[in-house]
Amino acid sequence: MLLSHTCSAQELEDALRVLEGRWKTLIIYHLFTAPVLRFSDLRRAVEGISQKMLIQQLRDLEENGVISRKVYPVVPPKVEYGLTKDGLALRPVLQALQTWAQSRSS
Amino acid sequence: MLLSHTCSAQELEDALRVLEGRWKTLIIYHLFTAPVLRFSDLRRAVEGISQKMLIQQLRDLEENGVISRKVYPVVPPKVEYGLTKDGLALRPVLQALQTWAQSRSS
DNA sequence: CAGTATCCCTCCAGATACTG
DNA sequence: CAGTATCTGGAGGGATACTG
Repeated sequence: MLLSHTCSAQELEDALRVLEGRWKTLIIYHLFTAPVLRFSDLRRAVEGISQKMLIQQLRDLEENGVISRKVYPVVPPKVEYGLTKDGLALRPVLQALQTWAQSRSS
Repeated sequence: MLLSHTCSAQELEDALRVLEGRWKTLIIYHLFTAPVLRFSDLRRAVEGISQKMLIQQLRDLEENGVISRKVYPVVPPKVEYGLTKDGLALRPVLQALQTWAQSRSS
């Protein structure tokens, strides 16, 4: 028994669904390196993502309580995205992934 | 700066690609709870996966050096899957995910 | 038991154009 | 700037049948 079974496969599956897809974890990563990013900032940061995919993934993450969206009623429009408390709690996951990524690229 | 930048987004992206999809992380999870599993064991463990998807994901993971495949030349056939050293190195990732999954389900 | 081989189809990613 | 709307091809993935 290498992992505790206090967490069921079902719980893990639910958590994985929140992060599923090619983009979500990368978006979260960039929100860790800079705590607040505007839509256009994210487009530049997440290389290769289309406008449509970005807004779609952002909406998903927001719905799942991982990121927050703050709209400033100004012209031109200004919207800032940041991590929620739940999103910030993902830091150990991202750090573990980084460590793994480095260990296998060497 | 909340995460170290010794790891580029590119490295992270490569690592994420290895784990991408609905099934791979779950397969790895089950190989952590039981260090060695046969094909039919995995089919039972990973609920809802089809034979085709299972073999496809297993091949992907094997190609990326995360799992190993051992064939016993017996009748009926016997094939065992397990984690490689690289796969075992994913334990902190899985553990962090578990912790997160539990914290948000509560 | 542990796969292959097909057929089929949905749905999502990507490109493009447009808007408040 | 921060989106929405629409079209499209192709991958993802299910069902079924077959095999060493």
